[in-house]
Amino acid sequence: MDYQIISASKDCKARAGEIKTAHGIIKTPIFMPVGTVGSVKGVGVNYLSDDIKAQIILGNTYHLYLRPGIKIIEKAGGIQKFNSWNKPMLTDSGGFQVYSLGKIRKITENGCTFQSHIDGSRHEFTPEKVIDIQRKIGADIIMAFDECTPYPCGYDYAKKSLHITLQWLARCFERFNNTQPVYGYPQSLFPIVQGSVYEDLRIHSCREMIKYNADGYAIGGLSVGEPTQDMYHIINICTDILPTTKPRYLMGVGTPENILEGIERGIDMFDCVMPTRNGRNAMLFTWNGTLNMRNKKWEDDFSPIDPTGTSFVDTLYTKAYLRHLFVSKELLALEIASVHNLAFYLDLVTKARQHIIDGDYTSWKTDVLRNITRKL
RNA sequence: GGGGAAGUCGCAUAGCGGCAAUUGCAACAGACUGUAAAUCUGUCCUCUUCGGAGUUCGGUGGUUCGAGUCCACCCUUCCCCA
Repeated sequence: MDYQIISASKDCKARAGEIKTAHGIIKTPIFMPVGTVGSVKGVGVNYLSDDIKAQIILGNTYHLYLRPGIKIIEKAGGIQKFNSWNKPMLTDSGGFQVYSLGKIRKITENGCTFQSHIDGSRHEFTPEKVIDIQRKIGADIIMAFDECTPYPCGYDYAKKSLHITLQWLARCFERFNNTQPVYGYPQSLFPIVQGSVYEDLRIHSCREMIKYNADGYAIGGLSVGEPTQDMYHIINICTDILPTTKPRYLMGVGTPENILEGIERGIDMFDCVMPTRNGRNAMLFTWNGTLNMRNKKWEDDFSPIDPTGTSFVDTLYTKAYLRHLFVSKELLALEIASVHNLAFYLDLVTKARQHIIDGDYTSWKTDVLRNITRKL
């Protein structure tokens, strides 16, 4: 994997770049739609590539391991053969499930045991196993196994958890460096910075991670409920230390506002369930603000869903019709909203990139934020 | 004409002497950040300074400290037999 900076802002840490992977080039900053089980919920790969213009999507190690199971993915010839998305992919390690499945998992010295949320069966994830699985899934970018700490998180726990994450990281790289890709194209392993909201832990975490000279670095454990300003502060601390020559990935973030603020602080890659999940729950993101499509006020509004949107759904369908679909619980509503939101997110980062190149990112961002944070 | 059943907050339901009254749907609003989420939460008779206050269970009377619940009559539906 290769990363090149095309253009860097003079008045902030934003940069426009290109990541070259075996499955294609990713222009950064980028938003990566989340496709947990190998599918971006409600959105076909044709829409993803042609309409939304997604460049890379996510998969999840834990979910794919449970279902369909790694054997099936291996038999298919890797995840991109399996899901017919023959563009770059990234798999998360299951570290987020250590957090989100907190009630049905247990962290051990060796790794983490989970009780399957599907059938209750017990499974153990170790750093080695997570690397082996991600080798077999075959994403271009794979993630280190970490613990995403909750918020609030006491200092002592955050420190202890970071210690475990760092130990796991060493084991991940050990395994990664001693194994080969299964499908003939290279994979990159990204470490994940942890340390909750504590400056010294984050600094320590970054310094330990850069020793591995990874192809890219992720910042995890944010947007889990901490005040937004704390998140921005921690991002700043991390991007001051992480090498500028490598892509930085802010995991699980976020709102359009979070993304623009993240870009300003030197983040290149984002992923978040928000555009798809909130879309399925009738919330639309637009350049003029957010709207709840279930609200009665759209009942007889026959204007386009989003006249400024880039997706075909934006001008093809009206607000009144989309509201009708949501109220009627029609599946098409979920598809339209997901496609629209993802197209907006990709449009957002595409425009951000252009303004970084044009050299007016911060002023553009300030203007944009005034509008997109409104509630319509 | 004879016999039977039933009327509860938009609809459907629960209720069997202590009830502003169950549940579901509908309606209306809100939440959602590396997806256990096409999910979840709240409101849903009226007014409210959110402490409460005022009117309710087809109608009118009655029994009772107290009635959606018991009694009488009336009104209205539905079913069965002619």
